Amino acid sequence: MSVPRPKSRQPRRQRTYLRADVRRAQILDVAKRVFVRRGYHVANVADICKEARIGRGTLYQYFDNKQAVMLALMEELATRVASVLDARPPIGPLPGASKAPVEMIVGFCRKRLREVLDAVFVDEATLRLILRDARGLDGTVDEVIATIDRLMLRAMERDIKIAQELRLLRKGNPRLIARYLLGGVEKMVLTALANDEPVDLDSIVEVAVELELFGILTEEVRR
Amino acid sequence: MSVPRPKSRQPRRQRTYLRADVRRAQILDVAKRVFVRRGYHVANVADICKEARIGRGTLYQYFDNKQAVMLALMEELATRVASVLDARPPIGPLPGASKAPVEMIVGFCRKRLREVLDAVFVDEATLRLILRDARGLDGTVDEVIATIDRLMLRAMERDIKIAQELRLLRKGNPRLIARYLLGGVEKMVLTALANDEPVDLDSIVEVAVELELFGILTEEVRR
Amino acid sequence: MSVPRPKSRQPRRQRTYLRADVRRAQILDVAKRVFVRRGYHVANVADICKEARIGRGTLYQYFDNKQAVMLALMEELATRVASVLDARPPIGPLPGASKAPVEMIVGFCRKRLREVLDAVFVDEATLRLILRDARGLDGTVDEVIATIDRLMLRAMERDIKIAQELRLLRKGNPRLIARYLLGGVEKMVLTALANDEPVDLDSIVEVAVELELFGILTEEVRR
Amino acid sequence: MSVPRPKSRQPRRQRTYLRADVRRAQILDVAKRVFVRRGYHVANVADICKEARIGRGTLYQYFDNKQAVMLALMEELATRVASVLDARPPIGPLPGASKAPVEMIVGFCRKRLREVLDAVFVDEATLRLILRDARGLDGTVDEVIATIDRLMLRAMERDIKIAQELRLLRKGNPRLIARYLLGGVEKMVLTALANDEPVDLDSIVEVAVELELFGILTEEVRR
DNA sequence: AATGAATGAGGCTTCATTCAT
DNA sequence: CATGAATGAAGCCTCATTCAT
Repeated sequence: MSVPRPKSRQPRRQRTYLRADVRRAQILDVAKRVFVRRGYHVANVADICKEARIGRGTLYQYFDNKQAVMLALMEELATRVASVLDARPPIGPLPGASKAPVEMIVGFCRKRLREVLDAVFVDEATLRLILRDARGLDGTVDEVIATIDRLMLRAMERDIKIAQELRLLRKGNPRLIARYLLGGVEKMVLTALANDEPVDLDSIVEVAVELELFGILTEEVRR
Repeated sequence: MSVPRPKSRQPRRQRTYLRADVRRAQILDVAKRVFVRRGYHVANVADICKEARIGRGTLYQYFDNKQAVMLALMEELATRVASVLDARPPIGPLPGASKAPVEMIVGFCRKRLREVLDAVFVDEATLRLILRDARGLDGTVDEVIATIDRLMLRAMERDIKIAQELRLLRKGNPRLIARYLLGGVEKMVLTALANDEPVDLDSIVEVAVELELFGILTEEVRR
Repeated sequence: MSVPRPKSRQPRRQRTYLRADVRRAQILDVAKRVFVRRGYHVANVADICKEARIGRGTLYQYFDNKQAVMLALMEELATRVASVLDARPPIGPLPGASKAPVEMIVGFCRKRLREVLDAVFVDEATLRLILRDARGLDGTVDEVIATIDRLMLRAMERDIKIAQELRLLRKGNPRLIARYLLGGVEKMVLTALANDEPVDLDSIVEVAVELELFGILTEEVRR
Repeated sequence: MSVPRPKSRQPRRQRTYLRADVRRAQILDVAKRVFVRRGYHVANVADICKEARIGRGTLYQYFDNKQAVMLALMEELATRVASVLDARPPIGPLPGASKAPVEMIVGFCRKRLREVLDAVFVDEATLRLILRDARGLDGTVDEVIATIDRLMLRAMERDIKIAQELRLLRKGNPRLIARYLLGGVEKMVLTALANDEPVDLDSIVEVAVELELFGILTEEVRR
């Protein structure tokens, strides 16, 4: 009575075999999207597996648990950010003469900021994750994110400090300046996302550098 | 784990009776702290009730469900923000002469920004909630938060636009400027929180206004 | 689409409310039977709850997890065993004259052994649990069982030692003798259980004491 | 947790090829140790395969399922026990004269008991398995174990009955006596194992026979 | 008005087993 | 012969919510 049918005749989606590292990468990719779409807590492992077209057990062959998936995502990012930031040449002895024209400086800052942002904002998904969803997960994940944040802030802080020594920038707490600058950029991105506007990093960087360097006061007033 | 277990006989706390509106307010107050401490998803109703020293059923006499508690929190805030912002006098015909000294302008901006911030940042708890945890809850809560954000951004945007017309501020997209300014401030607050530094709104506003108005370029370079 | 029916019209067994301690006791009682019938590992929490006519969550209001249920069962037993053993008067200065007739000694031993056994063998369920199923669960449970075993063995060992000093019993390692005696009894019980024979503690004790005291050699041979 | 995860790239152990019967024997050997160490239910197939240094599929080429492995283990044992017991000569017409000296009888019993025990207690692993872990697995395994138990008990019962007819042993239910004797021995072994004492079958048999034959009452009391 | 015992849907995770290579 | 990636049923446990007192 009520013997479980030994072979369910449902189409039972065909297994696919992938090399371990490929599968792992695929899962991470899917997980990122799912976490972004639904938020870490609301998304469930089943969602990820369904979208990755794998069984639930498969995910657990590659990650210890749900949190570990998120952690891997964040660590992957942290690694990339760190390496990108490390790769940047130090600001050094000024690109041109000591009397560089303003445009040159602006251009330089723009490039510099863009490099930092590119490291983190690989794609919209990562971005949302970092800026919103990944917060408040217990322990380790939080720390990795904090690490990424610190990496970026430190890189910017260092740049600012050097530029101050070179008398390019005014005096002021470089740490706070870095926070302010990064925050401004992030908010522009986030709001754009929230409003379903396109996220155009180029113009965002443009605005940020312009605002940051010159302020918004009119020339006549400041005199 | 955090659900109270009848195993260890607790002395069965004495009932307390409160007037309906007082009880409701008390629950909201506790809920805010709990949500902040643990994050909306991780915090559970039991936590709130335990900390509020009420039975689980009591909470449900005042709120339909967990989400409704958060929603009430956000709506309370939205209302306050809206009223504070409405109460501010329009920038109008300039407080002083058309040729106001720079200090005056700086002071005015500072006051103006501070008013906006005070509306939202009533306390650290609310602040964390708004800036981090309340994101990504399905539907209604998200909208309320988005509303608050929009309220602030619009208020700032309006100010900026007027100041531009008064030739106090340079040209530039006032919407982006508002986002940038608010983002900068928020990031300074958030980072301070994350680093367990004290959050001193006064000096944060100070830095923000200074940076925003004048930029960070040295005078000699910009010429 | 596919909205979950808000009120399932299945008979939805009527809730019953019990006082916390009563419910806890009831759950333990049911759990004991279920563990016995199916074995700890094979039995699942759902089984217990179904038989106790409670929801699955209810069990977890009284116990941290499945293992804790078993642990409680064992600790309850350990407590009872300890108190029963403690309550027994020490063997003391012999019940009768130094020249007690053999029957008296036999009777005394029988009573003494019976007391020990009664402490543990409250019912067939407990018995099976202790002798067979409760072994090999990680950690704590094992220890409690080992404790019970040790309690009994020590009680018997003490008795034997005293009786040896009183010259009632021959010399010999009292520890080993205790183990041997207890093991013999347990095996008789277990085999009876396994063969679906009735477990008659009276006659089992009878046989055990008789065998243990006199051995099985015929009188003529031993001379 | 104990399932091998492809996360940490292991060097992918070199395949080894074995003849079918050798591989089968090796798996059984490993399985026995693993079952003993962790208990049948807690041990998992992955454990066995890892320790046997084979892939998971390999095990299933030799056994239908996990239970079949345990079953094979038990059947192997049952076969050996049966053959050993069959090989023993019947007690027959007394080894010596009808008036055999006590020492002779003792020695004979000792040898006889030892033979039975040796059949089962091939090694500590088998022993633990038989006495503790193998109980309560559904169906077939239980039966095999019960069979082994019955084999031993019957062999001892037969011996006892014959010895009674030869007037070597006193009257008494030979079935119960066999159970008691075997139980005593088993308990001594088990307790030793539980206490991490060495299991010295020789002295255990010594004690058992001595106790069983002569009892523990002093000579003067029994008169 | 207040309570807290009771509930069960739903989430996470394990692991015996299958199967393409 | 051997492998190990893939699978999903099944188990444990949590927690928002209900409801009799």
